[in-house]
Amino acid sequence: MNSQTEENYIKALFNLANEKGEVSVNELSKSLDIKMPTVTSMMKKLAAKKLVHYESYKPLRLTEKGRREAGLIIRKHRLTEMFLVEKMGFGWEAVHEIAEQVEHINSPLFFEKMDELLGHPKTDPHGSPIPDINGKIEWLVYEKLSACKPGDKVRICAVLHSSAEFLKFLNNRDLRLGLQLRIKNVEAFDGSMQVSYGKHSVETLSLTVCEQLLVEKIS
Amino acid sequence: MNSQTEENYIKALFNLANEKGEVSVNELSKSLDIKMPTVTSMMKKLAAKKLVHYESYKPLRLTEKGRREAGLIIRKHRLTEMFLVEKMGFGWEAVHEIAEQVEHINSPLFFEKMDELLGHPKTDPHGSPIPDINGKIEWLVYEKLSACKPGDKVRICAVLHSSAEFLKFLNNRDLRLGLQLRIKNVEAFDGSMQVSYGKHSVETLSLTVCEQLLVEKIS
DNA sequence: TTAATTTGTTAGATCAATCTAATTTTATAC
DNA sequence: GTATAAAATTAGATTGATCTAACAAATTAA
Ligand SMILES: [Mn+2]
Ligand SMILES: [Mn+2]
Ligand SMILES: [Mn+2]
Ligand SMILES: [Mn+2]
Repeated sequence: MNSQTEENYIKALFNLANEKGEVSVNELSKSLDIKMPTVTSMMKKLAAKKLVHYESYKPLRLTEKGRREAGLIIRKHRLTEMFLVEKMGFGWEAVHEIAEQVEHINSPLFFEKMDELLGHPKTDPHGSPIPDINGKIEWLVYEKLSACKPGDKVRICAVLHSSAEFLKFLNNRDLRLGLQLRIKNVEAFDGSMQVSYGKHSVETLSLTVCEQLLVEKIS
Repeated sequence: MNSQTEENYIKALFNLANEKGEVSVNELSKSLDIKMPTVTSMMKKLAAKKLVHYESYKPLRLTEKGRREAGLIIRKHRLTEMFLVEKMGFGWEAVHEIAEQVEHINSPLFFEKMDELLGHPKTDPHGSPIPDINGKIEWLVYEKLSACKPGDKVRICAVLHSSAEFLKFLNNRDLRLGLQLRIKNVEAFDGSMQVSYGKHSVETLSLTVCEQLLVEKIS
């Protein structure tokens, strides 16, 4: 069994690898807010457990086993978030912190029951894919709203990062997953967009916001 | 904040104090399966945090603050067990192990949501009282089935200890909380009882079993 | 009431997870 | 291509939670 601490390292490494390719000790250190020497020594320990490939001064890589373990933790995290939203009535902005703790619970039955009660969901409340029982993730390819053009009609499918502040910002504007947007205009100057949706006939979204919203075009 | 380890000591101390009055280092040590010197040093730490009264060679006692903390952990434990049974479909024999982990989650909202969804239950699936939001327990006074006499009609209200084996034994005989029993006979020789209930016209229960079942008489 | 047993404490070691300070290696800038 | 800066490692200390061995106090038995 891996400790809660080890699990958090593995998960952070997995997430960084997926968004940036190679992962340096420095990046992992910043991401976990743990000093570099501590990270180095943990990497050696995880290497001894065959969860990471570690060589001095080389980028960090998870082994196949490491990726599987990471996937299983992320599965527990995302099932929990979905359960909290769908079965317990939490808002999508409130679930990450709780899931960060619940993901470490050791009880396959507990999470399989969640999965079953939820009807085997494919994504979490933020649109991120839920890994399967073997820790495998089926990556969904969406584009950023910021990459779309005036006249496009799109559906919001996921948020790139899910900080409570950002999600509350979206709540305040009735922006949520599944919503259809029409892009009316893109400001060349700062990349901000005018969009319309639901009862909102014109709403301006900054480039920062548009880069965090993942969408798919609809015919 | 108290660590998970500290929480487990406080809870064990609380439970032992309630069933045996005074608690010795030796008993706490056995109950937690942790060696006595470790327990002694943890007691000193908890004393520094004003959670236990500690004096060398004297029995261990929780402070008022310690009892409150213990009550709050037990509240989380029992709400979790109730939630697992009522909202997730687990059997009463399967929930203790999971609750043992979930009780350490730090999220008042999470547990208040459980409480609300459950309609503010007064007891857990084993009939034990759920402490209130201040950690206070309202003790219910039941008698042991073993203290009843032939002719008595009683209702099963709680089980004294809830090991999975004992609960599965009860499952196998359709014995569950709320069930009404009629005592047909008590064997003077070994204290075993013949009882009838539901579709079971005669079932024999050993003294050991009768001492674990808490009942109330019905008119 | 002394001796034996049980209970509890002290001392000192180990392991996990963290840190700071010093050093080394790699990358970047001039 | 050296000098400077950034990144990574090594060394050594700290804290929490545990252990064993040795010793001391309290209880029980003879
Ligand atoms: Mn999350
Ligand atoms: Mn976590
Ligand atoms: Mn329990
Ligand atoms: Mn516990």
